[in-house]
Amino acid sequence: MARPREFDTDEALERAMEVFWRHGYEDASLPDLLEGMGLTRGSLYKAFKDKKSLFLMILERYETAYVDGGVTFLSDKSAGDGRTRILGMFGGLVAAVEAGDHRGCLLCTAASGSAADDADIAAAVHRGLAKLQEGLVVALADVDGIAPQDRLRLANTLLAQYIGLRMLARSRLPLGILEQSVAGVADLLDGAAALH
Amino acid sequence: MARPREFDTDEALERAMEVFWRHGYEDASLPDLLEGMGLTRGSLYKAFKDKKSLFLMILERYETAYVDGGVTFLSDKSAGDGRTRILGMFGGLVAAVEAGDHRGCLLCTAASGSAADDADIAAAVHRGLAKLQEGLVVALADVDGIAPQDRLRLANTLLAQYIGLRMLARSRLPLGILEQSVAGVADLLDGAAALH
DNA sequence: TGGATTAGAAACTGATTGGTCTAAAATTAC
DNA sequence: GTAATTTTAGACCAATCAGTTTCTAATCCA
Repeated sequence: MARPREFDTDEALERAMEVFWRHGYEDASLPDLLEGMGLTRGSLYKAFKDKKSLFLMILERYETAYVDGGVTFLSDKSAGDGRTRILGMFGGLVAAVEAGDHRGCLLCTAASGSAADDADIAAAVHRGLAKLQEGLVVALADVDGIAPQDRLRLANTLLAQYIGLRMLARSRLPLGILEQSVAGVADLLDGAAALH
Repeated sequence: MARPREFDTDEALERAMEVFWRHGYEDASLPDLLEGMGLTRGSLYKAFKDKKSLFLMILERYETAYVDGGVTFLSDKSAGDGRTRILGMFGGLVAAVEAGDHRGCLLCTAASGSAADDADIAAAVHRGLAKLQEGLVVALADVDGIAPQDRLRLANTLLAQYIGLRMLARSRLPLGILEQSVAGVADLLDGAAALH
């Protein structure tokens, strides 16, 4: 029939995710992607249609690999109580930065750029962040002293905190915020529990 | 001697700020700026050197008008105690969004884009956010029940919260976070106070 | 009025953008 | 071997980017 594809689609997507993660949607140029993925223009357009379609695939991939992974961790009772899990999530975020990872959050970066003006991209980003929000609610249900009606509000506060921190991680601004962020989140959780 | 400038420099800068505020640094094209400022290429380059120099002036202007204004409010004892002032700041942010202002924070947007890779821009952004951080510390000094050694950590948490919320304001994602954010910040402050 | 200087409009540069297309070589199934 | 399809590489496209230059017309001071 035909000559088979020489490159592995899955691996190409993985590499494309890395490029988009580092540069964001608009700042990732075609040459950036081609070099990162190790293929030529023709191959990319045949296999993935165009840049936006590729990015939507990447968003889906990121969601599956990282968002769902995070939500699973937040919901995993064997990883400790809700407080431990939430602090673990923020701790992991800080650890990544301290290990030199300044990519931040692919979803947050997409949400902050003009890519968010695109309805399809915005929908995908929204889906991912809503998942995270729900994961936080689940974890909060497993924190002592948090009233059920307070969970959503607290989850929202934590999600805003998460977004702010991941933007700071990307910016490399030496504000010393990330270093203290886990303690700050602990303040929030313990304080909310202490209020009742 | 010579023909005088027809446009008002200050007004042109004000309009340029509006353009950069809405689009961010890289996404504000020269045509965008020229149209928004109401002048031609030649005039812009003669009066403001180039795009980056113009943006640096705008950052300074934003800092003076908005950051310093915010810090003044946070420090103003006649505006109530520290808790009231901090909640007022976050409340103002939510009110702006509900009034249709989705520009977010010029500094935060600059920090999140690739403009942050430029050392001069990064320095200006850092200066502004550090001011805000310090303003929060001052306000926290005027909140009952907050220990002095906890102020910086709390200020950092609040600043991350601020950044996250302003990015969300820009994204227009219907996550329902902004609406509850003032209550979330109150949780944080009251909880921290309740812990001692 | 005349020389100096500026504004304004538009043409233009060179680089880069995302995207298309062609052509030759390679690999497969039949 | 032939037909089908994919690979590579590169030329090519129109649009856009920031930035420069050129020319004319306006305005100022002396």
